[in-house]
Amino acid sequence: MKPTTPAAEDYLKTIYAHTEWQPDPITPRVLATRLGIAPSSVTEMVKKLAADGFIAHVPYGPLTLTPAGRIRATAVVRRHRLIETWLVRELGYTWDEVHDEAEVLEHAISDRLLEAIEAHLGHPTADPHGDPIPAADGSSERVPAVLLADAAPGHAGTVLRVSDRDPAVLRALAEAGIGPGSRLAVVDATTVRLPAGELHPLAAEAARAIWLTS
Amino acid sequence: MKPTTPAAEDYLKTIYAHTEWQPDPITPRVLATRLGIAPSSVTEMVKKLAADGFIAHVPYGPLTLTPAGRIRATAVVRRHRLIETWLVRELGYTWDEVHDEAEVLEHAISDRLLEAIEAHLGHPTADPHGDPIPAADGSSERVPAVLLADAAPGHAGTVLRVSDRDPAVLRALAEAGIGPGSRLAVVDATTVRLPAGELHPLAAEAARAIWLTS
DNA sequence: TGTAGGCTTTAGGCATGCCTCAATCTGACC
DNA sequence: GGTCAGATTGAGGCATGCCTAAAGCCTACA
Ligand SMILES: [Mn+2]
Ligand SMILES: [Mn+2]
Ligand SMILES: [Mn+2]
Ligand SMILES: [Mn+2]
Repeated sequence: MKPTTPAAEDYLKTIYAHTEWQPDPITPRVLATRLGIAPSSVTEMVKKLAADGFIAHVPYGPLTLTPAGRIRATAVVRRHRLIETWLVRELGYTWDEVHDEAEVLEHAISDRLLEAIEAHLGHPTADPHGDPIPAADGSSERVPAVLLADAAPGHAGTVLRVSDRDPAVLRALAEAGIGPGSRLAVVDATTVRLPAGELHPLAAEAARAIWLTS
Repeated sequence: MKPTTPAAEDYLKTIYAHTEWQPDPITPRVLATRLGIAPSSVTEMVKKLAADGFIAHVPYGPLTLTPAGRIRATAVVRRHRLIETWLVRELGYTWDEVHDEAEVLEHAISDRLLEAIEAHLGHPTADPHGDPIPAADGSSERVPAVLLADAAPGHAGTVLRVSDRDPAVLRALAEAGIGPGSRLAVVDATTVRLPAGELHPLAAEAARAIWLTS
C-alpha cells in the first residue's frame, strides 16, 4: 500500500471520523471546513488520494473511503487516541489539553513506539473522551449512541463519549463532573438531571457534544 | 526570534553537534554529508538561516552559529536527548534503537510535553549515551574528554560518552558491558583492559566512538 | 422549466526543500 | 606564480501542499 504524508493522513482521518457517529458521507466543502483549508485544496488532494486507491470519488459527489483508505484512517485514529490516553494517564494532561498534541504526534511516532505505549497502558479500548481505540487490525466496537441534543426528554443513559472538538466544553463538563460513564437523564435540550437528583444546565454546544447510550 | 522548520532545526543541531566534542567549525561539504543531502541544498538553506540570524557565514567559509542559532540548536539537542532518555527508561528501548525515533519526535513534541517528560524523568542531566542534556536556558556542563582512539596507551579513565551514530557499535559495546560510567584502561588503539583485568578487543569504529575522562 | 446561488473544479501562483548539472572559487602543490 | 582538484555556489527543475480568482456544475425553488 502506498505510503501517506501527514497531510493525507489528516484527510483520511477526517473523512473516517465524519461517518463514525453519523451515516452521511462527507462532502468536499465540509472536509475543507474541518481541515481549515480552501475547497480547491481538497479537490487536489482528493485527486491524489483517489489515484492512490484510498478514496472513491465521482466528480461533484461525496467522498467515501475505500477498504485501503479505511485501514489507513483507522490506523491514524488508533494512534491519535492512544496518544491522548497516554498523555492523560502518564503525563498529567487534562482531557481538554490533549487534542493538539495528538494531532501532531499521530504522524510522528513509529509503529514500534505505538506498540510500546499501548502495552505500557495495558491495551486500553477507549480514549479519555470515550472514543473507541481501534485494534491493530482496524476493528473497533461500535456502541449505539444518541446525541444528547437529539434525545427525547425523559431519556436516561450513560455518557458514552464527549466530542473533543471544543476544549471549552470539555473544561465545563469536567467542572460539573460529567464524563464517559456518567449517568444522566435528559430534562430538556439544555438541562440534565444528575444521579444525585440535581438539575444541571448545559450550553447548547455541550448538548451537541455528549453522546448517551440509547 | 523567527520560527524554524524541522529541516532548519536539523541543520542547526548538526552544526552545533559538530563543535560539541571538537573545536573546528563545520564546512558546507561536511554538513551535507552528515545530513545526507547535496551540497547545493546546504548552500540554499544556509542563505535562509543566515538571513534569519541563526548562522554566520562568509562565502566559501565555514559555518558558525550566532547566539540565536546556538539557543535554537541547544533547544533541539535538549529535546532529542530527553526523548532518548525517556524511550530507554520508560518504554523498553535499548540505546541503539532510540536515535531514529528521537530524530523525528524532537520536531514534533510541544514545550508543554517536553517539560512533562523532563519532570517525569526527574530532570536527568545525561542521555543514554552519556551526552549532556542542556538545561532549559541552553546551558550544559562540558567535561574534558578524550577520544579513546586518540588516548595514549596506558591512559585509564571513565567512559563519559559513546557516540550514538552507529547502532552496531552500540550493540557490540552493550554486549561487552561497556557504557557511560565504565572504567577502562587503554592498552593500544584496538584493545582495552576492563576493571576485572581482562583484555577486550575493540573495532576501530568503537575506539572512535568512546570518549574517556582525560 | 428556468435560474440564482452554492458547491466544486480548474488555472495559475507561491513557499519549502530537495535534486542535477554547470560555473566559479580556493588553496595546496609543483 | 601557475595549475588543478575539490569545495562551493548558481541555475533550473520537481514534488508537496497550500492559496486566490474564475469558471463550471447542480439543484431547489420560483
Ligand atoms: Mn494530524
Ligand atoms: Mn479523543
Ligand atoms: Mn531531526
Ligand atoms: Mn544520544
